[in-house]
Amino acid sequence: MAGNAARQPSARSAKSRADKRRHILEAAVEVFARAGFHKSRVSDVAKEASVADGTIYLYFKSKDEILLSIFEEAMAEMIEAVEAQLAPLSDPFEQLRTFAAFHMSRVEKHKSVAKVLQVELRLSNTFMREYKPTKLKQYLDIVGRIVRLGQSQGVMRDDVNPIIIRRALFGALDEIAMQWILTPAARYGLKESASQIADVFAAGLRKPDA
Amino acid sequence: MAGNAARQPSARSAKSRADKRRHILEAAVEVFARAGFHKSRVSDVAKEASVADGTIYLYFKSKDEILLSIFEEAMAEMIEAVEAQLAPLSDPFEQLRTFAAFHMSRVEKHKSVAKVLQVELRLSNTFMREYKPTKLKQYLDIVGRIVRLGQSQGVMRDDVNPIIIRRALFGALDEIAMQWILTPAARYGLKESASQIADVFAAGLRKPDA
Amino acid sequence: MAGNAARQPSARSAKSRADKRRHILEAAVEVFARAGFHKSRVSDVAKEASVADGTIYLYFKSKDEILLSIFEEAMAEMIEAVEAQLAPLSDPFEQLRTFAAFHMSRVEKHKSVAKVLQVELRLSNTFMREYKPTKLKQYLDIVGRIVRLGQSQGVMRDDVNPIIIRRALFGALDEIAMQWILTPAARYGLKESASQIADVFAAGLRKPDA
Amino acid sequence: MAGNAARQPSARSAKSRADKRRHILEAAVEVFARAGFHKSRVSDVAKEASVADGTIYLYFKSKDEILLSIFEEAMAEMIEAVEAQLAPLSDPFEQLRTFAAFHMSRVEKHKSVAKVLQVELRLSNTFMREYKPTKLKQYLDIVGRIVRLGQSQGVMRDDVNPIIIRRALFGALDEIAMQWILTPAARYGLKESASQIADVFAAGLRKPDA
DNA sequence: AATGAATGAGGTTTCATTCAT
DNA sequence: GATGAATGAAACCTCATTCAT
Repeated sequence: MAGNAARQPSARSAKSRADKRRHILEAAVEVFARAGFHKSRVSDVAKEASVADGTIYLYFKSKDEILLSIFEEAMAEMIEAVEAQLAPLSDPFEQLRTFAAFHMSRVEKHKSVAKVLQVELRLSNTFMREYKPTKLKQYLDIVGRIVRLGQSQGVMRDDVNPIIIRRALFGALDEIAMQWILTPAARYGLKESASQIADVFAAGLRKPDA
Repeated sequence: MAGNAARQPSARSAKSRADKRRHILEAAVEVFARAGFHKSRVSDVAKEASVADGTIYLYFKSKDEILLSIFEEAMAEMIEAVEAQLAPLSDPFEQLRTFAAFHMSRVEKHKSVAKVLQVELRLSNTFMREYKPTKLKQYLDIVGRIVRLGQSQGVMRDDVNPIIIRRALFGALDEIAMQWILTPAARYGLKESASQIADVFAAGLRKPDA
Repeated sequence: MAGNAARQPSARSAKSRADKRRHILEAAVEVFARAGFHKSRVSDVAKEASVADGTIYLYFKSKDEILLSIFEEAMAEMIEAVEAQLAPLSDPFEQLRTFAAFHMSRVEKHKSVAKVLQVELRLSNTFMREYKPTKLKQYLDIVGRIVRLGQSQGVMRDDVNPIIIRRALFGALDEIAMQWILTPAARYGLKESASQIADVFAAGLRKPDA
Repeated sequence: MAGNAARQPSARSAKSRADKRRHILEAAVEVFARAGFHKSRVSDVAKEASVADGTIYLYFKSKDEILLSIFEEAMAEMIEAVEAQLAPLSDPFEQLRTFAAFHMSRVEKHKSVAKVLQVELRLSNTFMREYKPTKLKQYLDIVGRIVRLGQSQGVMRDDVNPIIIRRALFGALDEIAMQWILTPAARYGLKESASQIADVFAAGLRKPDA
C-alpha cells in the first residue's frame, strides 16, 4: 500500500512541484524579457532559477514549452481578471473602455511578461505555426461578446462583424503595446492610448441614430 | 566581354547589377514565403535564384539584410503606390477608406511578399531589436497625415493623437492580415475587413457635431 | 516489522536481498532484450522491476554492472548445467556434440538472455575493453578440455591447439546463434546447426588413422 | 554553358573529392581504432584529418555513415582481393585454406581497419539493427560457393548445409581475430590459427569415403 | 532499506559566411 | 564578377547517478 501511495504525488509534493514549476516560469520570464527567447539559453533560465539544467526538463518538455506555458498561464490569468472587471458592467461601451484599459494596464504592470508575450512569442516558429491559440481566441472572444451584446441591445451597428472587430481592436491595442515595449522612451502613455482607442472604437461602433 | 565591361561600372553593368539584385530578392521572397525565414537557408535562396551561394554576398551583406531589403523595397513601393491613390482625394475619410483598402488589396495581390513581411519579418531578432523602421514610420505617417488633415479641416476630433491613431489603424489592419495569411481558410474576406475597419475608424474619428 | 528485521543481516534478509537482486536482474534481461542495452534506461529497468530508480543502485554499482551480472550469472548456470550433461559421457566426440547441442538449446530456450548476451553485451564498451571474461574462459575451457581429452585418448589429432579450437568452435556456434537471434525468420534451425557444426568439428578433429 | 558545367563536378574536382573522402575515412579508421567509435568525437576525426568539423559532413551524412563506409569499402576490397586469390585454384580444400589464410593476413596487415570492423562495428546500434549487410553476405557466400563446389565435385559431404558452414567458418575465424585484436599479447599467431581452422574444416567436410 | 527529485556533463550537426580560384 | 568548398561556432536535451528524506 505504501508502495502504491508513493507512485502518486502526495499533496505536499504536488504543491511543492507546482511551486517549483512556477519558480522556473518566473525565472524564464525575466531571462526571456531581458535577452530574448532565441538568445536565451536553457542554462540561463536554469541559472536564474538556481536549478540544474536538467531540472528544467522535469517540469517542461522543451524550451518551446516554457514559452507556451508562459503564454497560456498569462492568458488564463488575464481572462479571469478581465472577466471579473467586466461582470458588474452592463453598458457595452463601458465594457469596451474597461477592456482596453485593462489590457494596457496589464502590459504596464507586468512589463516582462508583456514583453515576452508580445515580442518573444512571435519569434517562436513553433508558436506561430503549430500552436492552436485557444486561450488567445478566448481572450479575443471577450471583445466579440461585448460587440454582440451592444448589437443585441440595439446600441451598436449591425453592419460590422464581431469577429473582425474583436481582432481589429486587439491588433490596435497590441501594436501600441509592442511599440511601447520596444521603444525605451515612448512618446505617449499606455493609459492615454487605451482611452483614445476605446473612444474611437466606441464612437465608431455606436449606432448613428441611437 | 561582359566581364570586361563589368570592370568599369557603366550604365549597362549598373543596370545588370540592379537586375540581378532584384532577381535574388524575388527568389528570396518565394523561398521565405514557402518555408519561413529561419528554416530557409541561404543556399536555398541561391538555388532558387540559380546563382552560387557566395554570389548572394556580392549583393547583400547578410541573410538578415535580404529580409530587410525585401521590407524596405516593398514599403517604398507601397508608399509610392498609396500616395498616388490618395493624391486625387481631398476628403480625409475617403482617404482613410482608400488607405485601408489599398493595404489589404496589396496583401491579397502580393501574398508571398505579405507573408514574408507580416510573419517572417517578426521572426527576425535583428529587425525587431536593431532596425530603425524609417520606411515603416513613413508609411504609418501617411495615416497620421490623413488624421491631421481631417483635424485641420475641422471634420475630425481634436482630442485624439494622430501618432496613436496611425499605429492603432495599422495594428488593426495588420492583425487581420496576419490572421488571413496564417489561416488557410479565413472566415472573412480582406476587402470586407478593410471596409469595416475603415468605417469604424472613420465614424469614430468624425467630429460629433460635424 | 520487515523493516526492523532488515537492520540486522539475517538469514531471512540475506535471502530477501538475493531475491530482490535476482528480481531486478530478470527485469533487466527483459528490458534489455526488448529495447537493447543502450536504448534502455535505468529507469525502465526500475519500472519493470517495480522499484525506485535509486533502489537499483543498492544492488548494482552501475548500469554496466547489471549487464555484467547478467552475463556472469548466466555463464555460471551454463557451466554448471553443461558440466552435468558432460559428466556421464566418456567419448570426447560425444561430448563435443553434447556441448554444441547444449549451447544452442540454451540459446533457444532462453531467448531473452541469449539476446542480451550475444547482442547487447557486445555493445557495451566496458565489457569488450575492460572486463576480464573469467567465466567465459571457463566455459570455453570446457571445450579445450574435451579436445585435450581426445588427444590424450589418442583419438584426436595432436597437431591442433586446443586453445585455438575451443575458441573456433565457440565462434562458430556464437555466430550462428547471433544470426538466429537477429534474423526474425531464420532459414535453418539451431538444433540442426549445432549438429552440423559438431559433426564437422568432430570429423575434422578425428585422428586420420584412428 | 559555363554555368551549367559548374553544376556538375568536373573531372578534377571529382577526383579531388574522392581523395578527400578517402583521406577522412583513413583518419576515421585511426581514430576509431585508437579510442573506439563511441568515445571518438567527430571533432577528433576532423582534427586527425586536418579539416574542420563541418567538412566531415560534406562527405558523410552522419557519424554512423562514416563507420558504415569503412565497412562497405573494406569489404568490397576484401571481396575483390580474395576472389583474385581463389580464381586460379580448382581444389575446394585448397580454396578453403586460402580463404582462411587470406582473412587472417588481412586482419594482421590492416590491424586498425580490422579493429574497427570487428570491434567497433558491433558497437554501433545502427549497424547491428538497421543495416542490411549485403557486402558481408557477399563475402560469406564465397565460402558457401567453395562448399557447394566441393559437393558438386563429390569431394565434400552432402549432408551439410553450405549456408550453415559458411557462417560457422566465418564465426570461427572472426572470433579468433577478435581475440587477437583485443588481447595485446596473443598466445598464438593468426597464421597458425588460420591454418588449423582450415585444416579442421577441410578434414571435417571431406567425404569420408573419398 | 527505499525513494525519486535533482544533478550536470557531454557531443552531433547545421548553416551563415568567407575566400582562394 | 562568380563560384562553391571549407569553415567553426553554438546549444538543446538525455539520462546515469546521487543523496536528502
